Amino acid sequence: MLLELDFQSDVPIYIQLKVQIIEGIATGKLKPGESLPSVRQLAADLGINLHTVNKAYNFLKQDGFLVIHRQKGVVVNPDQSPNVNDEFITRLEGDLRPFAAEAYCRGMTEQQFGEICRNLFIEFKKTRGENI
Amino acid sequence: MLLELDFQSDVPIYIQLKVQIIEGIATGKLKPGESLPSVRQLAADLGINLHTVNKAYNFLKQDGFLVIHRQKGVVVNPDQSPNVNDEFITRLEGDLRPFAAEAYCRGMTEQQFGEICRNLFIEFKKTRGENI
DNA sequence: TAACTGTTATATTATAAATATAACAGTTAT
DNA sequence: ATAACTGTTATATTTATAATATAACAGTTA
Repeated sequence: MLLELDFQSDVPIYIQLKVQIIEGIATGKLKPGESLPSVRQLAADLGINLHTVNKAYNFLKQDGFLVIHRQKGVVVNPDQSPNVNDEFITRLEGDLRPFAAEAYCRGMTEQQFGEICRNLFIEFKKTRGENI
Repeated sequence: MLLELDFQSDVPIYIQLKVQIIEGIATGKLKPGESLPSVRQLAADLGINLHTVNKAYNFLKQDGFLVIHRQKGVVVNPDQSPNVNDEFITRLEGDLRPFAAEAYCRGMTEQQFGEICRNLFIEFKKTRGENI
C-alpha cells in the first residue's frame, strides 16, 4: 500500500501515517492478516525515522487495528477491527462537533452536511467492495 | 458566554478558544454584533496570556467569524458568518474522512454514522432557535 | 490626562515532534 | 553458529510549536 506524507502539513507525520493506515483498512487496500513493512523498512522508504513509524504503529496497536505477530511482524488485525463502544462514540461526537458547528455557522444545510458525511462513509464501503 | 479550558487536553488552548467561540455562534449564545471581551480581559479571566487569546481571535477574524469594530473592539460578525465555498467543503471533507474511515473500520453502520452527524448538526439548529 | 482598545516586537520557557545512535531479546534463514 | 532480520527500549539532541513575559505603539474613549 502506498503511503504519502506531506512534510509541509501541520499534521504530525505519525498522525498522517496512522490516518492513512486506518483509511487503508477501511478501503480494503490493507486486508486482515496482511503484513506491514517493518518499522525500519517503512522509515527508510519514506525517508523518516524509525521511531516515527514505531509511534504510529503503537497507537494503532493500542487501538486494536494492528497486532504483533511473531513470524510476520506487524500485521493488520486478522480477527477484526476494534468495536464501536461508548468510549469511541463519545470521542467521535466530541471530535465532530466543531466541524458541525462551523458548517452550520457558514449556512450549510442539514441535507448538505448529512450528504457529505454519508458520502465519505459510502466511499469506503464501495472501495472495500472493489478491493475484496 | 462561558468559556472553559482543559489545561490537561492535548488540544492547544488557542484552538479550544476558537472552537468554543464558533460553537457559541452556532448555538446563538454569541449573537451577530455582540462584543467579546478584550484580549487582556479574557486572558485575565481565564488565567492565560494575552497573546494566546489574540491568536484565537486572529484565526477567527481571518475566517470572517469576528471583525474588529473601532468602538466595540472584537465583535461577532454582524452581517453573517463566512460562506460555504469550495475551499471549505474540500477542507471539511479532508478533515472528516479519517473519522468516517475509523467508524467504518469499527463496524459502524451508515445509519449510525449518519445519525450521529445529523444529530450534532440539528443540536445547533435547535439551540440557536432557543437562543434567538 | 488616564484608561482603555488591538497590534507589533522581542525574548524566554515549556512541551511535543522528529531525529540520531545504540543496544537488547527473540526469530529466521543460510 | 553466524548473520540478518523482527519489535522494543533507552538516551540524547535537534527542531518546531505553544504559551508566557514585558514592553511599546497608535488610536479611542471618558
